[in-house]
Amino acid sequence: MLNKQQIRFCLDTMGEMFPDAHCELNHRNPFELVIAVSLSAQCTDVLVNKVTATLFEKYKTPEDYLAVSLEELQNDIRSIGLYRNKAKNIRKLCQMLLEDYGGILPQDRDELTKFPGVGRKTANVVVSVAFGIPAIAVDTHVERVSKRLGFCKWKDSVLEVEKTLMKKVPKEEWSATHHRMIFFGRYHCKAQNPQCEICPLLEVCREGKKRMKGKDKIG
DNA sequence: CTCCCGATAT
DNA sequence: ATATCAGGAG
Repeated sequence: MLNKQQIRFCLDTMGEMFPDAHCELNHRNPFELVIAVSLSAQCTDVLVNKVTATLFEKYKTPEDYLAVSLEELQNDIRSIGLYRNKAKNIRKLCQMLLEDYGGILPQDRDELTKFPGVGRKTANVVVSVAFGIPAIAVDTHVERVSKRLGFCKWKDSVLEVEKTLMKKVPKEEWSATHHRMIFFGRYHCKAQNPQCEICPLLEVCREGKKRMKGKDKIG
């Protein structure tokens, strides 16, 4: 497990590697963001943006999503995958938004998780990106990076990873940290082919050093 | 834990 | 062919 100063070094370095880390899901308002993030489950941002480019022209309000059949909405998001659950969730979300929230998306993490298809991670993204509330959304990249570097234990749950990060990182840096770790995981510390050979964090990375040792025999 | 699921990279 | 992708619900 890395100490607080080692974690600080890692996060600062990630910031230098990806100074423009940001939310890569295209959206124009909080409503579009919560739709985009719920669509992004087990799917790449690139593909979500490809779909929402046309989706957000066709559907601009909660009423618009409720005006078509479930099959039509399924068809409009089919290429995303998991489209049956996602279409059903979006309809229910729109219905709840109109009936229980006056069409206004609540700016509270725990309130947002009451919507179907919106779990803790999605809610954290929405409050952080749309409303500027400090939060650390732990997605597949943040979890992988945290565990490889040794920010937390290998067996920690995503909630435990989030708690650890919140404890080790100042609150005003939560959102920036979250995006830095996503970019670091997505473009450098990748799931399949991590760039350990050119990684500036190799000296503190337990998993990276382990991987490098295994390659000594080859080359 | 399993299921949902198409697109893309490896 | 298989792994992975800004997960969530039952």
